[in-house]
Amino acid sequence: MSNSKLYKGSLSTIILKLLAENNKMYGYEMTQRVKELTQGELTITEGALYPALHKLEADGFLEVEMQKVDNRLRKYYKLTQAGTQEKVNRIEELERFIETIQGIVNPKPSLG
Amino acid sequence: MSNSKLYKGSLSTIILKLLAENNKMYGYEMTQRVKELTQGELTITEGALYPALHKLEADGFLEVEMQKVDNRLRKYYKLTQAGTQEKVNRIEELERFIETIQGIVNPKPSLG
DNA sequence: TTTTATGCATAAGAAAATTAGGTATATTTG
DNA sequence: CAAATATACCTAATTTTCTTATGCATAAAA
Repeated sequence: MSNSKLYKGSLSTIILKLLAENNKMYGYEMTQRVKELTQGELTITEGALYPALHKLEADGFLEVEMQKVDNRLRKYYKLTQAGTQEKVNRIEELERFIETIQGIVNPKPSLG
Repeated sequence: MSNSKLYKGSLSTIILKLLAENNKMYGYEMTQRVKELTQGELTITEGALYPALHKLEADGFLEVEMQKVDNRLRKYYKLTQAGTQEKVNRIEELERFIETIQGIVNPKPSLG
C-alpha cells in the first residue's frame, strides 16, 4: 500500500546514485536499499531493475564482478569513470526537473 | 538549449494544474504558459500534449468548448468535477514522488 | 514440506514520450 | 509581394521505460 509512483526515467538515476554511495552493490540489494531509504514508499520491480542495469552496463556506465555467497551467485555492479560522470549529470537533470516542476506546481506569485 | 527532461508521467499532472489555475485554456496556450513558467526550461511538445489532452478528456477529467478567434479554431479545455479531484490526487502523488526521491538523492544522515 | 527469502533473468504488453510529418490561417519580415 | 514565422490543431511510427507474469535455482523459516 501507499506506493509512490515511479516516474519513468528516474530509475537509472537512482541506480547511479546508489552506486555512487556504496561503491558496489548487487541488484537484489538495490531493491532492498530503496525500500529502506523510502520507508517502503518505492518498490523497484525486478522487471524494471535488471534491464536497466544491463543497459547502464552496455552504455559503459557500470562494470560487473561476480561473487558466490552461500552457494548463490551475486552480480556486483560498480560505477565506471564514465558512470561517475553520468551520475553527476543525471542527478543535476533530476534536480533541475524538480525545481522546474515546482515552478509550475507551486508557482511563486509574481512580484509587483 | 538547457531543456529539462520531462519525466514520463508528469505531463498530465501539469495539464491538470494549469487548468486548475486558469479555468480554461487551449492547447497551444499551455505550451506557451509552460515555457513562461519555467523560463524556457521545459518545452511541451505537441506530439505529447494533444494525445494527453484527448486521454484526459476521454477519462472524463476535461471538457471541451470550441471557439473561433481570428478565423482560427481554438479548443478550450476546462476541468470537470472529476478532473478537479484528479488534479488533487495527481499533485499529491507528484509531491510524494519528489519527497521520496529526495530521500534517495539527498539522504539525511541517520541520527545517532 | 511448503512457503518465503534470496538472487538472477526474460518476454509480452502497456504507457507515455519523441520525432516527424500534415493541414490551415495570420502576421511579420525582407 | 513573397517567404518565413507564429498560431492552432492533429496523427503515425518509433522508442523508451515501465508493469505483469513467468522461469530457474538455493537457503531459510514456518
